[in-house]
Amino acid sequence: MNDNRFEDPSKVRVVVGMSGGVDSSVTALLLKRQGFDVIGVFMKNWDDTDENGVCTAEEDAEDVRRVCDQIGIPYYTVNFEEQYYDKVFEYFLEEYRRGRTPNPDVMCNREIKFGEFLQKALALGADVVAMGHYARVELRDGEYRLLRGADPGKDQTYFLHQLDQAQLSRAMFPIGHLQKPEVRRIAEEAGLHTAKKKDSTGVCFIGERNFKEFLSHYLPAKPGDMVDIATGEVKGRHDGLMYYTLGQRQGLGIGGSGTGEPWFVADKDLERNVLYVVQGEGHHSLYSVGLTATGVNWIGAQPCEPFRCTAKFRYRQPDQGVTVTPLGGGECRVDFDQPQKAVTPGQAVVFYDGEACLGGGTIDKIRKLEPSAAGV
RNA sequence: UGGGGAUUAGCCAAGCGGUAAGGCAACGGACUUUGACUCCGUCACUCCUAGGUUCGAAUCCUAGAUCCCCAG
Repeated sequence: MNDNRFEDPSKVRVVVGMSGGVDSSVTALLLKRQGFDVIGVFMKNWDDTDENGVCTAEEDAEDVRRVCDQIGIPYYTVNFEEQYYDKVFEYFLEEYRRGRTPNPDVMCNREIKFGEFLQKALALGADVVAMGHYARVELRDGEYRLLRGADPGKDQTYFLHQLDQAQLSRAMFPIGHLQKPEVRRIAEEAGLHTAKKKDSTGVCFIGERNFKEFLSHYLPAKPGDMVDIATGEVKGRHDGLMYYTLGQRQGLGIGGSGTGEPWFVADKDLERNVLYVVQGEGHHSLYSVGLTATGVNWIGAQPCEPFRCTAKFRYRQPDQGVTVTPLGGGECRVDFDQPQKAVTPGQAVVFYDGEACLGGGTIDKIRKLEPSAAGV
């Protein structure tokens, strides 16, 4: 690994956040092999006993126990359910109440994994915490840099862009320089119990859910009209604005009319409780040319002048060329080189310079593409 | 209550005597540490109903039902 921060691993106590998956299992394994003083810790942050009485956290905790036994490291369980609810889930719900689409995992990393969890680990005598994220930390000229994971298909810096210097100085991502297949191979060769476990998806700690059904337990649904933004014609009814996100296609239930092309969510009007939809993936109302971000975090030096870089508006999106203009107060303006589809308020905009993640913020306002420039 | 046109899956819609295209929606899966997008797969033993002609009909004929248009 390329982490040159520690001269004598045996004197460094690392707490590994273990989820019960392959990535964190291999993370612990690699650290142990490198001679670090490793402790595995499983976080339980959500009571996930679902409708069927199935609790995957129980199984995950069991997997962590088995892996730690295999590797030969002690393991513990910590519970941040309350903190997770207060700092991540409340934010998550509030964003939906505002008609926006939050990214809970970005908040989870900042507030829980590298917040509560990190503090707890340090309090217990740890020097650093390690996670199974596909990302890299590099110390250069006295400044910590967050670099993309070496596997371009798995890079998770998008979710880590809110971390600051203090957090990065205490963070290790031991599998960040590996490709996913290599991680699996290492796990298999070591005979780790989690070697072939399927990757988990869905909101961190909450897991895969029927999203609509899940949200309905927490937020009141207010049905309303679904209107064609191009013609003003009412095309149907929506079940509640929070159930839809910009650019969404599935679940609209509109079919057969017009050109025969699919329909997408183009906009939301919270005041009038109207969901605007449009037909055809190329319609200009689905595109935007710029945005304003709030809560912007710069991992390195804070820029004062406009500059060019690349950005992502969603996870696993190819980088897009942009011009960033700092506005002060943690805000910035972003202008896109090319119109972008379905950039959504509440989601994160994350900036990159080559391999380095520069930071990012929350998309607050978007500037729509003008109709005259249609046909993209 | 005279004439003309229509009636194919939830919605649009091909088909014009040879044994039901396609699209949208929906559902399932893949992908994915957010929400989405995307991709793949499934989806009418039956063509408004009842008879008839034919080796064979959604396609032709007859009657009925419903809808639309033009005349009243």
